[in-house]
Amino acid sequence: MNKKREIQSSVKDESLIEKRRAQMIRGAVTLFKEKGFHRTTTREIAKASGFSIGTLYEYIRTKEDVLYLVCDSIYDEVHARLDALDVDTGSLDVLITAIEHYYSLIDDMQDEYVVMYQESKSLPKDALRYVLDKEMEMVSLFERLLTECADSGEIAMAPKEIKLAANHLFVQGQMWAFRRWALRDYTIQEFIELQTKFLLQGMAGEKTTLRGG
Amino acid sequence: MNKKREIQSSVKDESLIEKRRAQMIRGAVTLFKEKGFHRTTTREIAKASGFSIGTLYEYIRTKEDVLYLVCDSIYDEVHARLDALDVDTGSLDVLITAIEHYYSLIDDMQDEYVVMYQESKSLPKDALRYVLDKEMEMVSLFERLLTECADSGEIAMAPKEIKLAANHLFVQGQMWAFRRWALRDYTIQEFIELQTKFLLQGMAGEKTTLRGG
Amino acid sequence: MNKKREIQSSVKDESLIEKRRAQMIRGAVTLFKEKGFHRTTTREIAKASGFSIGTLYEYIRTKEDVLYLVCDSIYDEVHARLDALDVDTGSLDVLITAIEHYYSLIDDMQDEYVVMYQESKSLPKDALRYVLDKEMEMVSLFERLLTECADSGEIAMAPKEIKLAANHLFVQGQMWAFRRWALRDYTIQEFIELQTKFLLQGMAGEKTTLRGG
Amino acid sequence: MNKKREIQSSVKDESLIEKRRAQMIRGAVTLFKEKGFHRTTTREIAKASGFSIGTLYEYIRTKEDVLYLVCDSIYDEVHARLDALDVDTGSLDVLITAIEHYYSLIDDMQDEYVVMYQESKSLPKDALRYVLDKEMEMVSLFERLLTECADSGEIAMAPKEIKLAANHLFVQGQMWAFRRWALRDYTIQEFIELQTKFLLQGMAGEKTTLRGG
DNA sequence: TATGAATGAGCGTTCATTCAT
DNA sequence: GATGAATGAACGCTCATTCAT
Repeated sequence: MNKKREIQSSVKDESLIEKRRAQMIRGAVTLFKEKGFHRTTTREIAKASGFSIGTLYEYIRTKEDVLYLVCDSIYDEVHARLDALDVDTGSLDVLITAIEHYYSLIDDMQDEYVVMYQESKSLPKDALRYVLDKEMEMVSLFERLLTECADSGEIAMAPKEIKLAANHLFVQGQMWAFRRWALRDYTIQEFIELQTKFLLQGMAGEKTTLRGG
Repeated sequence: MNKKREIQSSVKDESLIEKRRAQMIRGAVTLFKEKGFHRTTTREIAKASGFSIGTLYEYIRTKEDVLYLVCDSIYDEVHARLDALDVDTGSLDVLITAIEHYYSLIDDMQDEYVVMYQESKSLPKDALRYVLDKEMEMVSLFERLLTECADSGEIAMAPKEIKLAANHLFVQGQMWAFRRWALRDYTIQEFIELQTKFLLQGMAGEKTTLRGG
Repeated sequence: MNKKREIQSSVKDESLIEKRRAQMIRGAVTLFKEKGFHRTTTREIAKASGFSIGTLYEYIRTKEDVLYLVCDSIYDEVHARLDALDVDTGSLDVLITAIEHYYSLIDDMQDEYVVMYQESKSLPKDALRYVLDKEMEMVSLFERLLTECADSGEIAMAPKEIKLAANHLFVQGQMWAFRRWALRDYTIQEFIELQTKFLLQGMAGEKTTLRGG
Repeated sequence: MNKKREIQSSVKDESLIEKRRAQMIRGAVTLFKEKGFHRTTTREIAKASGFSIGTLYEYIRTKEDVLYLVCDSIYDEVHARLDALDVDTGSLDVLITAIEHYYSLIDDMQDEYVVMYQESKSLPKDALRYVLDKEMEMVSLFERLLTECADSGEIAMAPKEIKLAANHLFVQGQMWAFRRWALRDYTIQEFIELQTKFLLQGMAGEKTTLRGG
């Protein structure tokens, strides 16, 4: 797995770094959400963070570092909340719970989530790779749970269906964050229920062999 | 429905405008795909279009106009191809065909599609609304087809399920354009088949009243 | 010999480039002389050149390019004026004339000369090498003339003395430019005469073998 | 003579001031040599000196103070070594010894010497004057020795020749420090011998009256 | 109609200096 | 006395846009 990138800071006090970066992330997310990464200036980020432009640059080296920090902090949160789940042995129940937790999490962090996926393309190459890796981890988790359900006979899906379904689940999460305006009639609970229902019904059929198998 | 926005041009000859703008769109899509809207300069667009920066500004007023032109031309193409379908009376067959056409179309215009959804947030307010309207039209088409199937009893779905499913179909299209790297094992044919299968199976159950209603 | 470095310009009209760069050089020399390269801002250079900061950057890529242009133009001038001399066959007369021309030239271009040698250390690596090469050419010219005089018996100097004397002549030129304030009692004519006299008398002795030869 | 400038310090303990400034000078010379005054940051100076940026500013008021301290310490050293000479009554022997000592000293302190003459132009006005005064003292010393030799009949030089020769000797010292790369074939001993020889031969002729005297 | 030189507001970033601890 | 986090003026440079030719 890709290692977390160290963002250089000329400040030595680690706990201060953490505190200031938390301020930065909070400020930056709001701005990035509102006007995007490119239209947000470093001065605005500094101001929204509650300190001066000089201080901002004591904690990062480039503007892109801020974006990376935002993306990384989201994944830290995602992992923290998903690790709380006991996900070691996959079963239908576990899968359903995982979906529920995942979509709830996205609901809680909507802004951050949108920023991450809308702006991460502006990350420098290696930072982008790191973020993409994290995304793949997420998809893989769903894939693993589905596979284990299939292995235990709880669901009937071919491997290729599983992979697609895993991507499915992931992308529907993005949908909840990105297209809230189109889904404003739904509560997160309804959304979760319907997604789960679709998935389970979608899996109900016999395994498909593609091309009229 | 939102009216098409007029992009001002200081040139009179309509057919020339059309020709130059076509050049512009072709050049811009490549560049936007490669480096995004913000990292692409107007000079680069002019060069890729085969004329000078001065000429570029004879046919648009702002850089954002180029982006609007790109987005608009994509929708023109989408409509052209979807209108070829006889979609007046919805039925399961029509729905299935519509899905097929829609995903094939996205497959053909992958670059343009990605650009449109990745960069359209940079559009000025009213242009963005226009593009979003077009998107909603697309979703509405699926919604209408599904509703008509439900009305005729071909499928069993509650209105709220239909709406979500329509969004579903739309977003899965984006997935095919955006996440091709994660789906490189699938052909567009496989993708269409599996999506259709999931949808039909997902609809197989009885109508759900949310939250155990 | 090191090739002249091409300074990129986004302007195409060669004669315009030449004209604008001449303006730039004139403006920059004054400023560099007055406050040095580092204390001079690009905005000041633009203003002194008679155009805007944007225009400045149409004709160069970096601030260091300006310095290079200054240095290079000096050498062009030096060569133009020294090539006027018929210097093909060295003789005492030719040597004396060369010295005279060289010091006169420095006298005429005092400001430029000072700037070049005071600031050239701020040039990027390869540009610095180019300028240093030009300097060495100049020293080599003196070395050649002295050697030819020695070969023809007009002067009596060992090779090592010749080399040092060549550097001597070069450095005394710098002295005239740099230490004018200390030499304000002298006219350029006096300076030339005395330098020539010192040199000729200095060469009058027998060839020295170093260390009590 | 110009009085030594007091550099303010908020620290009281004089011996501590001396110690810290010695650290500063040592660190700064290395850095200035390597990258010049302007490209060296105060943070780097502090680090190279072995203390924090805050501490640096306890012993100076501005960055230029550091440069002044460097220049001043060099002259202290120069004077200390030249005062060891008994130079009260000038004679040819004393002159020759003075030259020898002076060039040897430059050879020993090459780095410092280069820094002083390359960067002193960045000194504030009054500090620059002080350093220039020190330089003039040096030239005057040679001038005095030459004059005394002329008075005693040991050499034949007109006053104007003497002044120029004094500058000559001074500038050749700079040459040894600045152009070592061009003189790498010579040892300091050879250099001293040749310079001395040139000078004495140059003085051998009859007194010149300028302009065809 | 087409060109491309000119413009300057505004960006990301640096760094000398201060001052609370 | 020593520290180093905080500050913000100022820098080099870019680029969307204009307009004379």
